[in-house]
Amino acid sequence: MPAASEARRPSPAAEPKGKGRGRRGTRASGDDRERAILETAERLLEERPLSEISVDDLAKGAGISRPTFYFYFPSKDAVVLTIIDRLVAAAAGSREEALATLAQGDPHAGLRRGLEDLYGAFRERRAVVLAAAELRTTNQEARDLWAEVMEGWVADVTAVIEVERARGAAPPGEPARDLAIALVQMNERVQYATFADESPSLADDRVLDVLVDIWLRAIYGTAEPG
Amino acid sequence: MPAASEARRPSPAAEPKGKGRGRRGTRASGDDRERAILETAERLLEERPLSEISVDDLAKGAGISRPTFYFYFPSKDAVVLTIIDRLVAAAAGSREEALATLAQGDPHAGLRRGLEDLYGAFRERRAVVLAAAELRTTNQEARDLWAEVMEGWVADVTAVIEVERARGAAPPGEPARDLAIALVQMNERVQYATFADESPSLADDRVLDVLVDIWLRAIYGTAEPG
DNA sequence: GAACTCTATCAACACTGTGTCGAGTGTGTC
DNA sequence: GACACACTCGACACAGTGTTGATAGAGTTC
Repeated sequence: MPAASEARRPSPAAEPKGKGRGRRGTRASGDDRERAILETAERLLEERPLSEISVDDLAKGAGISRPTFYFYFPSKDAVVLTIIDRLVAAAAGSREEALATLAQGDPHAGLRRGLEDLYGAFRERRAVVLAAAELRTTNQEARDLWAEVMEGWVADVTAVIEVERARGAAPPGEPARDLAIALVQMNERVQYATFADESPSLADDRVLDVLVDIWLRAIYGTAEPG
Repeated sequence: MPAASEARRPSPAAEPKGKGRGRRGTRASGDDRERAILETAERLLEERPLSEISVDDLAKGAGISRPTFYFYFPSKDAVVLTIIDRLVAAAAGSREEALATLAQGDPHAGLRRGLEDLYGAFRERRAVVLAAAELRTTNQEARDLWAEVMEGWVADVTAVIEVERARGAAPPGEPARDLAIALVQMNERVQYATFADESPSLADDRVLDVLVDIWLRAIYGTAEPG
């Protein structure tokens, strides 16, 4: 059985050459293939679940043989982790923005804007979100990456709740972090169900209304915070 | 690739013999092996994830060869589905009881009792819950089974919310079913995270307090319903 | 322009796991 | 004692993963 941690950076030389980690010089053909593999993976994930995509599919899609695939990535999982990294980076952008909106003024509007941005960012990459969930069940690195992301959101939400309580806008109640964990996990699950079109799931255009309603009631004790 | 639907009933004769579906007569040795396979699966699932358990492991554990395993079950997934069936049946018991408690009297206490029973039933079989989640990502039958379970809970909770609104105990708000979906999915996710000991997750003894608090606020608009 | 290096490529291999086939072996029954 | 039937497993075919080793070509370097 392979060791727990696999490198997902496709850099051919195992350790960073020299000290910097800049891109390779003029040499380009390798980068092209790398990109072709990533694009093939994203395309195939729109069509079918990760478990039904083989290394051979990725190689064929990128116009190379299976062994050549292993020159660029150590495994199929590494490809998907690279794709998830990008999603996470994009989502981090939305988060910054959302926090800023929330900080000044009306919590209802701010919260809705925040959840909206995040939902939008994920919906745009539905296939990647579903693949991430699938990978998490078998891959420790995927679990760690997702845990890090969740921790970030929980920390943000915890801070928001504490600020609102301190300024008297929100009543005291369960520990802010506990509340934040449950709310963030609810969002994850509800959004996933909608993306996967599960059997009980919210319609796409109902997700935000319902989530915002529950967040406001959980934090402020009412849907119309003062 | 195998067809979508696999039988999980281990009965050797493909179709139910005669018309009833009673157990086989005096013949016993087969049933023993079947039970041994199921017990081995449950035991191994306490030790490691489903993806790291092979058909050979199950066969060895039950003291038979791999081909013989296939005499009893069509696949590893079928074994796990049988185990999940049992969990679901046990959980259905808790649900009946919980609804009864809820029907007469204090919603706070009733709701807490209900969520408590369910949480307890699942925590007792943590390993099976985790295996079910893993299986759901690759197995359509597992998805269908789980969807059915979720639909049942959502229907119950929807009914409770509607009754509470009709009798004026709960204020109007988002459609009852939408609210129910989000709350039930929140519970699933929060409980899973705690069972899996994920990085942001609620401590075992915090789960119920936090979930009940959010449910009450979401349904009644306050944590102290009248 | 011969030797040397470094990226890139793939046929062939070794291995793990799944599921099937067909040839058994024992036990009970008519 | 022969027929059926439940049960068992060695041997096979197949799909997928990851590795090895040989090689091709492009770009220095002297």
